[in-house]
Amino acid sequence: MLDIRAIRDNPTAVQQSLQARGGDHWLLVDQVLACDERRRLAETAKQDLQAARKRISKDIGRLKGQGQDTSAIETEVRALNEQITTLDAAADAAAAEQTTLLLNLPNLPHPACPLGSDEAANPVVREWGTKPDLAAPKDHVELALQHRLIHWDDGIRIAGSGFVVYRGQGARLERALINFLLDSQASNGYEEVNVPLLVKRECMEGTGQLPKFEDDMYGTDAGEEGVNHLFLAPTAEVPVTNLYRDTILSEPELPVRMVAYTPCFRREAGSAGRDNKGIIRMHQFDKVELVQIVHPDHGAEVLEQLTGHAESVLQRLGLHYRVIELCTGDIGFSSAKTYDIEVWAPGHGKYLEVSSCSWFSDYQARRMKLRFKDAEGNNRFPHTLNGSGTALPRLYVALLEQCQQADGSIRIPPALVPYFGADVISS
RNA sequence: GGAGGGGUGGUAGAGUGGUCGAUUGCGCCGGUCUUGAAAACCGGAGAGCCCGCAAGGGUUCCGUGGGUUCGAAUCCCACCCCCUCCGCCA
Repeated sequence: MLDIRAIRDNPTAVQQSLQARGGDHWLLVDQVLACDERRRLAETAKQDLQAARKRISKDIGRLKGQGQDTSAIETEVRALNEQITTLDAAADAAAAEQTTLLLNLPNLPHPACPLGSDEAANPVVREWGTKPDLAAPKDHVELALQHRLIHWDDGIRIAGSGFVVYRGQGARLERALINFLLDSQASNGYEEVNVPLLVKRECMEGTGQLPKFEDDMYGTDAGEEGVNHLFLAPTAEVPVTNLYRDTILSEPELPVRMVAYTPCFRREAGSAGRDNKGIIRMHQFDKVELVQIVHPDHGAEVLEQLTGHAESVLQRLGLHYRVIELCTGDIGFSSAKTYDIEVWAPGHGKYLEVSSCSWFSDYQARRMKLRFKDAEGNNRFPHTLNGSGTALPRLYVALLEQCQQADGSIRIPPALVPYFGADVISS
Protein backbone atom coordinates (compact mmCIF):
# COMPACT_ATOMS: atom_id res chain seq x y z
CA MET A 1 0.00 0.00 0.00
CA LEU A 2 1.28 3.41 -0.91
CA ASP A 3 1.30 6.19 1.67
CA ILE A 4 -1.69 8.43 1.03
CA ARG A 5 0.26 11.37 2.45
CA ALA A 6 3.07 10.79 -0.03
CA ILE A 7 0.51 10.71 -2.83
CA ARG A 8 -1.03 13.96 -1.58
CA ASP A 9 2.36 15.62 -1.27
CA ASN A 10 3.57 14.76 -4.74
CA PRO A 11 0.96 13.15 -6.97
CA THR A 12 2.92 13.85 -10.14
CA ALA A 13 5.96 11.95 -8.91
CA VAL A 14 3.78 8.99 -7.95
CA GLN A 15 2.09 8.98 -11.33
CA GLN A 16 5.39 9.13 -13.17
CA SER A 17 6.81 6.30 -11.11
CA LEU A 18 3.75 4.13 -11.78
CA GLN A 19 3.89 4.92 -15.48
CA ALA A 20 7.31 3.25 -15.61
CA ARG A 21 5.52 -0.03 -14.89
CA GLY A 22 3.43 0.32 -18.00
CA GLY A 23 -0.31 -0.31 -17.83
CA ASP A 24 -2.80 2.19 -16.52
CA HIS A 25 -2.41 1.95 -12.74
CA TRP A 26 -1.33 5.56 -12.65
CA LEU A 27 -4.80 6.67 -13.67
CA LEU A 28 -6.04 5.59 -10.23
CA VAL A 29 -4.01 8.29 -8.52
CA ASP A 30 -6.46 11.06 -9.31
CA GLN A 31 -9.33 8.89 -8.09
CA VAL A 32 -7.56 8.19 -4.83
CA LEU A 33 -6.96 11.89 -4.27
CA ALA A 34 -10.59 12.71 -4.95
CA CYS A 35 -11.70 10.07 -2.44
CA ASP A 36 -9.22 11.29 0.10
CA GLU A 37 -10.53 14.84 -0.24
CA ARG A 38 -14.13 13.72 0.24
CA ARG A 39 -13.19 11.54 3.17
CA ARG A 40 -11.35 14.24 5.05
CA LEU A 41 -14.05 16.84 4.52
CA ALA A 42 -16.68 14.48 5.86
CA GLU A 43 -14.55 13.35 8.78
CA THR A 44 -13.70 16.86 9.85
CA ALA A 45 -17.33 17.95 9.76
CA LYS A 46 -18.42 14.80 11.57
CA GLN A 47 -15.85 15.21 14.31
CA ASP A 48 -16.87 18.79 14.95
CA LEU A 49 -20.45 17.66 15.51
CA GLN A 50 -19.34 14.75 17.65
CA ALA A 51 -17.39 17.14 19.84
CA ALA A 52 -20.54 19.21 20.29
CA ARG A 53 -22.60 16.14 21.11
CA LYS A 54 -20.09 14.96 23.66
CA ARG A 55 -20.06 18.34 25.37
CA ILE A 56 -23.83 18.60 25.51
CA SER A 57 -24.32 15.04 26.67
CA LYS A 58 -22.06 15.70 29.60
CA ASP A 59 -24.13 18.75 30.43
CA ILE A 60 -27.24 16.62 30.40
CA GLY A 61 -25.71 14.22 32.86
CA ARG A 62 -24.74 17.07 35.12
CA LEU A 63 -28.10 18.85 34.90
CA LYS A 64 -30.02 15.64 35.52
CA GLY A 65 -27.92 15.13 38.58
CA GLN A 66 -29.20 18.48 39.76
CA GLY A 67 -32.75 17.41 39.02
CA GLN A 68 -33.26 19.86 36.15
CA ASP A 69 -35.31 19.36 33.01
CA THR A 70 -33.15 18.57 29.97
CA SER A 71 -35.74 17.77 27.32
CA ALA A 72 -34.91 20.86 25.26
CA ILE A 73 -31.25 20.13 24.82
CA GLU A 74 -31.96 16.43 24.30
CA THR A 75 -33.91 17.44 21.24
CA GLU A 76 -30.95 19.50 20.14
CA VAL A 77 -28.65 16.46 20.36
CA ARG A 78 -31.12 14.34 18.43
CA ALA A 79 -30.87 16.80 15.57
CA LEU A 80 -27.09 16.66 15.76
CA ASN A 81 -27.26 12.89 15.57
CA GLU A 82 -29.06 12.95 12.26
CA GLN A 83 -26.32 15.04 10.72
CA ILE A 84 -23.63 12.89 12.28
CA THR A 85 -25.18 9.74 10.83
CA THR A 86 -25.24 11.26 7.36
CA LEU A 87 -21.67 12.51 7.53
CA ASP A 88 -20.50 9.23 9.01
CA ALA A 89 -21.96 7.26 6.13
CA ALA A 90 -20.31 9.62 3.65
CA ALA A 91 -16.94 9.34 5.39
CA ASP A 92 -17.16 5.55 5.58
CA ALA A 93 -18.07 5.23 1.93
CA ALA A 94 -15.21 7.46 0.85
CA ALA A 95 -12.77 5.62 3.12
CA ALA A 96 -13.84 2.22 1.79
CA GLU A 97 -13.47 3.39 -1.77
CA GLN A 98 -10.08 4.88 -1.01
CA THR A 99 -8.88 1.64 0.57
CA THR A 100 -10.01 -0.38 -2.43
CA LEU A 101 -8.18 1.94 -4.78
CA LEU A 102 -5.02 1.86 -2.69
CA LEU A 103 -5.10 -1.94 -2.52
CA ASN A 104 -5.16 -1.99 -6.31
CA LEU A 105 -2.22 0.35 -6.71
CA PRO A 106 1.12 -1.47 -7.09
CA ASN A 107 4.30 -0.43 -5.35
CA LEU A 108 6.50 2.29 -6.81
CA PRO A 109 9.56 0.91 -8.59
CA HIS A 110 12.75 1.98 -6.87
CA PRO A 111 14.60 4.72 -8.80
CA ALA A 112 17.50 2.29 -9.25
CA CYS A 113 15.22 -0.12 -11.10
CA PRO A 114 16.17 -0.26 -14.80
CA LEU A 115 13.56 1.24 -17.10
CA GLY A 116 11.92 -1.11 -19.55
CA SER A 117 8.59 -2.41 -20.70
CA ASP A 118 9.07 -6.17 -20.54
CA GLU A 119 11.47 -9.00 -19.76
CA ALA A 120 13.50 -8.33 -22.88
CA ALA A 121 14.81 -5.23 -21.08
CA ASN A 122 16.05 -7.13 -18.00
CA PRO A 123 19.81 -6.73 -17.75
CA VAL A 124 22.04 -9.66 -16.76
CA VAL A 125 23.83 -8.60 -13.60
CA ARG A 126 26.32 -11.48 -13.26
CA GLU A 127 26.93 -15.10 -14.06
CA TRP A 128 28.43 -17.81 -11.91
CA GLY A 129 30.15 -20.98 -13.10
CA THR A 130 30.13 -22.27 -16.62
CA LYS A 131 27.86 -24.36 -18.76
CA PRO A 132 28.83 -28.02 -18.45
CA ASP A 133 30.35 -29.49 -21.57
CA LEU A 134 27.77 -32.04 -22.68
CA ALA A 135 27.79 -33.67 -26.10
CA ALA A 136 24.08 -34.49 -26.30
CA PRO A 137 22.29 -33.37 -23.16
CA LYS A 138 19.00 -35.06 -22.36
CA ASP A 139 16.22 -33.03 -20.80
CA HIS A 140 14.92 -33.70 -17.31
CA VAL A 141 11.83 -35.51 -18.51
CA GLU A 142 13.87 -38.12 -20.30
CA LEU A 143 16.28 -38.46 -17.40
CA ALA A 144 13.50 -38.67 -14.80
CA LEU A 145 11.67 -41.33 -16.78
CA GLN A 146 14.84 -43.27 -17.39
CA HIS A 147 15.57 -43.46 -13.65
CA ARG A 148 11.87 -43.65 -12.66
CA LEU A 149 12.23 -40.55 -10.45
CA ILE A 150 9.08 -38.68 -11.45
CA HIS A 151 5.72 -40.17 -12.42
CA TRP A 152 3.50 -37.88 -14.47
CA ASP A 153 0.76 -40.49 -14.97
CA ASP A 154 0.41 -40.95 -11.22
CA GLY A 155 0.00 -37.21 -10.73
CA ILE A 156 -2.66 -37.04 -13.39
CA ARG A 157 -4.56 -39.96 -11.86
CA ILE A 158 -4.65 -38.30 -8.48
CA ALA A 159 -4.98 -34.59 -9.16
CA GLY A 160 -4.76 -33.91 -12.89
CA SER A 161 -2.19 -32.19 -15.04
CA GLY A 162 0.17 -29.91 -13.22
CA PHE A 163 0.78 -32.43 -10.47
CA VAL A 164 3.42 -35.14 -10.33
CA VAL A 165 4.47 -37.94 -8.02
CA TYR A 166 8.07 -38.45 -7.03
CA ARG A 167 8.94 -42.03 -6.19
CA GLY A 168 11.92 -43.95 -4.88
CA GLN A 169 15.20 -42.18 -5.52
CA GLY A 170 13.18 -39.37 -7.07
CA ALA A 171 11.34 -38.73 -3.81
CA ARG A 172 14.55 -39.14 -1.88
CA LEU A 173 16.26 -36.54 -4.06
CA GLU A 174 13.43 -34.05 -3.47
CA ARG A 175 13.67 -34.56 0.27
CA ALA A 176 17.45 -34.35 0.20
CA LEU A 177 17.26 -31.02 -1.61
CA ILE A 178 14.69 -29.61 0.83
CA ASN A 179 16.82 -30.53 3.82
CA PHE A 180 19.98 -29.28 2.16
CA LEU A 181 18.35 -25.94 1.36
CA LEU A 182 16.88 -25.51 4.84
CA ASP A 183 20.15 -26.35 6.56
CA SER A 184 22.13 -24.10 4.24
CA GLN A 185 19.85 -21.12 4.72
CA ALA A 186 19.59 -21.66 8.47
CA SER A 187 23.37 -21.45 8.58
CA ASN A 188 23.08 -18.17 6.70
CA GLY A 189 21.31 -16.82 9.80
CA TYR A 190 17.64 -17.51 9.26
CA GLU A 191 15.25 -18.94 11.82
CA GLU A 192 13.50 -22.00 10.47
CA VAL A 193 9.72 -21.70 10.67
CA ASN A 194 6.98 -24.15 9.80
CA VAL A 195 3.68 -22.48 9.02
CA PRO A 196 0.09 -23.20 7.98
CA LEU A 197 -0.47 -23.59 4.25
CA LEU A 198 -4.01 -22.26 4.46
CA VAL A 199 -4.25 -18.56 5.11
CA LYS A 200 -6.90 -15.88 5.63
CA ARG A 201 -7.86 -13.35 3.02
CA GLU A 202 -6.27 -10.56 5.02
CA CYS A 203 -2.92 -12.34 4.84
CA MET A 204 -3.20 -12.54 1.07
CA GLU A 205 -3.98 -8.82 1.05
CA GLY A 206 -1.11 -8.11 3.38
CA THR A 207 1.55 -9.40 1.02
CA GLY A 208 -0.27 -8.18 -2.09
CA GLN A 209 -1.61 -11.34 -3.79
CA LEU A 210 -5.14 -10.03 -3.28
CA PRO A 211 -7.33 -8.42 -4.35
CA LYS A 212 -5.70 -8.21 -7.79
CA PHE A 213 -4.79 -11.83 -8.44
CA GLU A 214 -7.58 -13.90 -6.97
CA ASP A 215 -7.92 -15.92 -10.18
CA ASP A 216 -4.43 -17.29 -9.68
CA MET A 217 -5.17 -18.59 -6.19
CA TYR A 218 -6.71 -21.76 -4.88
CA GLY A 219 -9.21 -21.31 -2.10
CA THR A 220 -11.32 -23.49 0.10
CA ASP A 221 -15.02 -22.90 -0.34
CA ALA A 222 -16.12 -23.94 3.12
CA GLY A 223 -18.36 -21.25 4.50
CA GLU A 224 -19.36 -17.95 3.07
CA GLU A 225 -16.77 -15.49 1.86
CA GLY A 226 -14.96 -13.91 4.75
CA VAL A 227 -15.27 -16.13 7.75
CA ASN A 228 -14.23 -19.68 6.92
CA HIS A 229 -12.89 -19.02 3.48
CA LEU A 230 -9.19 -19.77 3.35
CA PHE A 231 -6.64 -19.64 0.57
CA LEU A 232 -3.88 -22.12 -0.25
CA ALA A 233 -0.63 -20.26 0.07
CA PRO A 234 0.92 -19.65 -3.36
CA THR A 235 4.26 -19.06 -1.60
CA ALA A 236 5.55 -19.22 1.97
CA GLU A 237 5.98 -15.47 1.68
CA VAL A 238 2.31 -15.13 2.62
CA PRO A 239 2.12 -17.03 5.93
CA VAL A 240 5.69 -16.20 6.97
CA THR A 241 5.60 -12.43 6.40
CA ASN A 242 2.13 -12.26 7.93
CA LEU A 243 3.45 -13.76 11.15
CA TYR A 244 4.03 -10.13 12.01
CA ARG A 245 0.82 -8.69 10.60
CA ASP A 246 -0.68 -6.01 12.84
CA THR A 247 2.20 -5.99 15.29
CA ILE A 248 4.65 -3.41 16.55
CA LEU A 249 8.19 -4.71 16.84
CA SER A 250 10.81 -3.06 18.98
CA GLU A 251 13.79 -1.81 17.02
CA PRO A 252 16.25 -4.30 18.56
CA GLU A 253 14.09 -7.13 17.21
CA LEU A 254 15.12 -6.13 13.71
CA PRO A 255 16.18 -7.66 11.47
CA VAL A 256 13.78 -10.60 11.54
CA ARG A 257 15.10 -13.37 9.30
CA MET A 258 13.10 -16.52 8.63
CA VAL A 259 13.33 -19.49 6.31
CA ALA A 260 10.50 -21.88 5.57
CA TYR A 261 9.96 -24.91 3.44
CA THR A 262 6.40 -25.21 2.12
CA PRO A 263 4.53 -26.62 -0.80
CA CYS A 264 3.11 -23.82 -2.95
CA PHE A 265 -0.19 -23.86 -4.79
CA ARG A 266 -0.93 -21.87 -7.93
CA ARG A 267 -3.72 -22.13 -10.44
CA GLU A 268 -1.49 -20.74 -13.17
CA ALA A 269 -4.66 -19.49 -14.81
CA GLY A 270 -4.07 -18.35 -18.34
CA SER A 271 -0.73 -20.07 -18.68
CA ALA A 272 -1.99 -23.34 -20.12
CA GLY A 273 0.47 -24.65 -22.66
CA ARG A 274 3.25 -22.40 -21.42
CA ASP A 275 6.37 -23.94 -19.89
CA ASN A 276 4.30 -27.05 -19.44
CA LYS A 277 6.99 -29.54 -20.25
CA GLY A 278 8.03 -31.71 -17.36
CA ILE A 279 7.95 -30.05 -13.97
CA ILE A 280 8.84 -26.50 -14.91
CA ARG A 281 5.40 -25.03 -14.17
CA MET A 282 3.25 -26.87 -11.66
CA HIS A 283 0.04 -26.32 -9.69
CA GLN A 284 1.81 -27.64 -6.62
CA PHE A 285 5.52 -27.36 -6.02
CA ASP A 286 7.96 -27.25 -3.14
CA LYS A 287 9.93 -24.16 -2.27
CA VAL A 288 12.26 -22.94 0.44
CA GLU A 289 11.66 -19.27 1.04
CA LEU A 290 13.67 -16.56 2.76
CA VAL A 291 11.90 -13.64 4.43
CA GLN A 292 13.41 -10.63 6.14
CA ILE A 293 11.91 -7.70 8.01
CA VAL A 294 14.46 -4.92 8.32
CA HIS A 295 15.00 -1.30 9.29
CA PRO A 296 14.12 0.98 6.35
CA ASP A 297 17.70 2.23 6.21
CA HIS A 298 18.91 -1.25 5.28
CA GLY A 299 16.42 -2.38 2.65
CA ALA A 300 18.69 -1.87 -0.34
CA GLU A 301 21.74 -3.60 1.12
CA VAL A 302 19.68 -6.50 2.49
CA LEU A 303 18.30 -7.18 -0.99
CA GLU A 304 21.89 -7.73 -2.14
CA GLN A 305 22.62 -9.88 0.90
CA LEU A 306 19.48 -11.98 0.53
CA THR A 307 20.11 -12.52 -3.16
CA GLY A 308 23.58 -13.70 -2.21
CA HIS A 309 22.05 -16.18 0.22
CA ALA A 310 19.84 -17.57 -2.52
CA GLU A 311 22.86 -17.85 -4.84
CA SER A 312 24.93 -19.59 -2.18
CA VAL A 313 23.03 -22.85 -2.43
CA LEU A 314 23.49 -23.00 -6.19
CA GLN A 315 27.19 -22.42 -5.70
CA ARG A 316 27.39 -25.19 -3.12
CA LEU A 317 25.72 -27.48 -5.63
CA GLY A 318 28.07 -26.29 -8.36
CA LEU A 319 25.26 -25.31 -10.71
CA HIS A 320 25.85 -22.65 -13.34
CA TYR A 321 23.43 -19.74 -13.06
CA ARG A 322 23.03 -16.07 -13.82
CA VAL A 323 21.38 -13.18 -12.00
CA ILE A 324 19.18 -10.74 -13.85
CA GLU A 325 17.58 -7.57 -12.63
CA LEU A 326 13.94 -7.00 -13.47
CA CYS A 327 13.09 -3.80 -15.25
CA THR A 328 10.24 -1.48 -14.22
CA GLY A 329 7.84 -3.15 -16.62
CA ASP A 330 8.54 -6.65 -15.31
CA ILE A 331 8.76 -6.38 -11.51
CA GLY A 332 5.98 -7.82 -9.41
CA PHE A 333 3.01 -5.90 -8.10
CA SER A 334 4.34 -5.37 -4.57
CA SER A 335 8.01 -5.10 -5.39
CA ALA A 336 10.22 -2.02 -5.59
CA LYS A 337 13.23 -3.89 -6.91
CA THR A 338 13.77 -7.51 -7.87
CA TYR A 339 16.57 -9.84 -8.89
CA ASP A 340 15.80 -13.15 -10.54
CA ILE A 341 18.22 -16.02 -10.37
CA GLU A 342 18.17 -18.29 -13.40
CA VAL A 343 19.84 -21.64 -13.38
CA TRP A 344 21.13 -23.25 -16.55
CA ALA A 345 19.15 -26.21 -17.92
CA PRO A 346 21.24 -27.73 -20.73
CA GLY A 347 18.59 -30.25 -21.73
CA HIS A 348 16.25 -27.37 -22.49
CA GLY A 349 18.99 -25.10 -23.72
CA LYS A 350 17.81 -22.22 -21.57
CA TYR A 351 17.95 -20.61 -18.16
CA LEU A 352 15.15 -21.33 -15.69
CA GLU A 353 14.03 -18.96 -12.94
CA VAL A 354 14.68 -20.66 -9.59
CA SER A 355 14.53 -17.64 -7.38
CA SER A 356 13.01 -14.20 -7.33
CA CYS A 357 14.43 -11.89 -4.67
CA SER A 358 12.41 -8.78 -3.98
CA TRP A 359 12.57 -5.70 -1.85
CA PHE A 360 9.09 -4.41 -1.08
CA SER A 361 10.13 -1.22 0.70
CA ASP A 362 7.32 -0.44 3.19
CA TYR A 363 4.58 -1.49 0.78
CA GLN A 364 3.73 -4.83 2.42
CA ALA A 365 4.33 -3.50 5.94
CA ARG A 366 1.75 -0.77 5.32
CA ARG A 367 -0.77 -3.25 3.99
CA MET A 368 -0.42 -5.54 6.97
CA LYS A 369 0.09 -2.82 9.60
CA LEU A 370 3.49 -4.20 10.49
CA ARG A 371 5.42 -1.54 12.39
CA PHE A 372 8.40 -1.06 14.64
CA LYS A 373 9.03 1.50 17.35
CA ASP A 374 12.21 3.43 16.64
CA ALA A 375 14.67 4.89 19.14
CA GLU A 376 12.63 8.10 19.37
CA GLY A 377 9.49 6.12 20.20
CA ASN A 378 7.84 6.69 16.83
CA ASN A 379 6.01 3.87 15.12
CA ARG A 380 7.40 3.34 11.65
CA PHE A 381 7.00 0.85 8.86
CA PRO A 382 9.93 -1.53 8.36
CA HIS A 383 10.92 -2.90 4.98
CA THR A 384 10.13 -6.46 3.98
CA LEU A 385 12.06 -8.64 1.58
CA ASN A 386 11.87 -12.18 0.39
CA GLY A 387 13.47 -14.53 -2.04
CA SER A 388 13.27 -18.15 -3.00
CA GLY A 389 16.09 -20.11 -1.56
CA THR A 390 15.17 -21.82 -3.88
CA ALA A 391 12.21 -23.28 -5.74
CA LEU A 392 12.58 -27.04 -5.93
CA PRO A 393 11.29 -28.26 -9.31
CA ARG A 394 13.52 -26.11 -11.47
CA LEU A 395 16.46 -26.76 -9.19
CA TYR A 396 15.69 -30.46 -9.63
CA VAL A 397 15.59 -29.99 -13.39
CA ALA A 398 18.89 -28.12 -13.44
CA LEU A 399 20.54 -30.70 -11.21
CA LEU A 400 19.47 -33.61 -13.41
CA GLU A 401 20.43 -31.83 -16.59
CA GLN A 402 23.72 -30.28 -15.46
CA CYS A 403 24.90 -33.34 -13.56
CA GLN A 404 24.03 -35.95 -16.15
CA GLN A 405 26.95 -38.01 -17.35
CA ALA A 406 27.71 -39.60 -20.68
CA ASP A 407 26.36 -42.95 -19.55
CA GLY A 408 23.04 -41.40 -18.50
CA SER A 409 23.70 -41.55 -14.75
CA ILE A 410 23.30 -38.50 -12.53
CA ARG A 411 26.23 -37.34 -10.46
CA ILE A 412 25.12 -36.07 -7.03
CA PRO A 413 27.03 -32.91 -6.01
CA PRO A 414 29.28 -33.55 -2.99
CA ALA A 415 27.38 -31.10 -0.76
CA LEU A 416 24.19 -33.08 -1.35
CA VAL A 417 25.63 -36.57 -0.87
CA PRO A 418 25.18 -36.62 2.93
CA TYR A 419 21.49 -35.81 2.39
CA PHE A 420 20.90 -38.14 -0.51
CA GLY A 421 22.94 -41.02 0.83
CA ALA A 422 24.65 -41.84 -2.45
CA ASP A 423 26.86 -40.02 -4.95
CA VAL A 424 25.15 -41.14 -8.11
CA ILE A 425 21.76 -42.04 -9.54
CA SER A 426 21.97 -44.87 -12.00
CA SER A 427 19.28 -47.23 -13.10
C1' G B 1 -20.19 -32.45 18.08
C1' G B 2 -22.21 -31.49 23.59
C1' A B 3 -21.79 -28.47 28.27
C1' G B 4 -19.76 -24.43 30.83
C1' G B 5 -16.46 -20.09 31.36
C1' G B 6 -14.17 -15.93 29.12
C1' G B 7 -12.28 -11.98 25.46
C1' U B 8 -10.26 -4.55 28.60
C1' G B 9 -3.76 -1.03 27.29
C1' G B 10 3.35 -4.85 27.08
C1' U B 11 1.28 -8.23 30.82
C1' A B 12 -1.93 -9.50 35.06
C1' G B 13 -6.43 -7.78 36.36
C1' A B 14 -10.45 -3.75 38.17
C1' G B 15 -14.44 -1.40 36.14
C1' U B 16 -22.44 -3.13 35.16
C1' G B 17 -25.34 3.71 31.83
C1' G B 18 -22.72 9.95 32.53
C1' U B 19 -15.79 14.00 33.82
C1' C B 20 -13.55 6.15 31.93
C1' G B 21 -9.25 5.83 26.99
C1' A B 22 -10.23 3.63 31.42
C1' U B 23 -8.19 2.29 39.04
C1' U B 24 -4.19 -0.80 40.44
C1' G B 25 0.12 -4.51 40.55
C1' C B 26 4.12 -6.15 37.56
C1' G B 27 7.13 -5.00 33.50
C1' C B 28 9.20 -0.73 30.56
C1' C B 29 11.51 4.44 29.97
C1' G B 30 13.45 9.01 32.43
C1' G B 31 15.00 11.30 37.02
C1' U B 32 16.53 11.68 42.43
C1' C B 33 19.58 8.99 45.81
C1' U B 34 24.26 5.71 45.29
C1' U B 35 31.37 4.76 43.86
C1' G B 36 28.11 1.58 40.62
C1' A B 37 23.90 -1.52 40.88
C1' A B 38 19.68 -2.93 43.70
C1' A B 39 15.95 -0.94 46.84
C1' A B 40 13.12 3.39 47.78
C1' C B 41 10.92 7.79 45.98
C1' C B 42 9.27 11.20 41.87
C1' G B 43 7.76 11.44 36.88
C1' G B 44 6.57 9.35 31.92
C1' A B 45 4.43 5.97 28.70
C1' G B 46 -1.52 2.79 23.99
C1' A B 47 -3.19 2.78 18.55
C1' G B 48 -5.53 5.08 14.24
C1' C B 49 -7.60 9.25 11.92
C1' C B 50 -8.88 14.72 11.35
C1' C B 51 -7.49 20.11 11.86
C1' G B 52 -2.83 22.92 12.37
C1' C B 53 3.67 25.59 9.65
C1' A B 54 4.11 24.46 14.66
C1' A B 55 2.76 24.50 19.62
C1' G B 56 -1.35 22.17 20.26
C1' G B 57 -6.52 20.84 19.65
C1' G B 58 -10.38 17.30 18.19
C1' U B 59 -12.35 12.47 17.32
C1' U B 60 -12.61 7.11 17.23
C1' C B 61 -11.00 2.52 19.36
C1' C B 62 -12.39 -2.01 25.83
C1' G B 63 -12.81 -9.45 20.30
C1' U B 64 -15.88 -8.02 15.44
C1' G B 65 -20.40 -6.04 13.44
C1' G B 66 -25.24 -4.17 14.35
C1' G B 67 -28.98 -2.11 17.94
C1' U B 68 -31.10 0.72 22.37
C1' U B 69 -29.98 5.76 24.58
C1' C B 70 -29.23 12.72 24.89
C1' G B 71 -24.89 9.62 26.45
C1' A B 72 -22.34 2.57 26.08
C1' A B 73 -16.28 -0.83 28.17
C1' U B 74 -20.97 -1.14 30.91
C1' C B 75 -27.76 -2.91 28.35
C1' C B 76 -29.72 -6.04 23.78
C1' C B 77 -28.72 -9.14 19.17
C1' A B 78 -25.53 -11.75 15.79
C1' C B 79 -20.84 -13.49 14.66
C1' C B 80 -15.51 -14.66 15.60
C1' C B 81 -11.86 -16.37 18.86
C1' C B 82 -9.76 -18.51 23.39
C1' C B 83 -9.98 -21.74 27.84
C1' U B 84 -11.98 -26.10 30.78
C1' C B 85 -14.64 -30.77 30.80
C1' C B 86 -17.05 -34.76 27.83
C1' G B 87 -17.28 -37.24 23.01
C1' C B 88 -14.61 -38.29 18.45
C1' C B 89 -9.94 -38.50 16.11
C1' A B 90 -4.04 -38.26 13.34
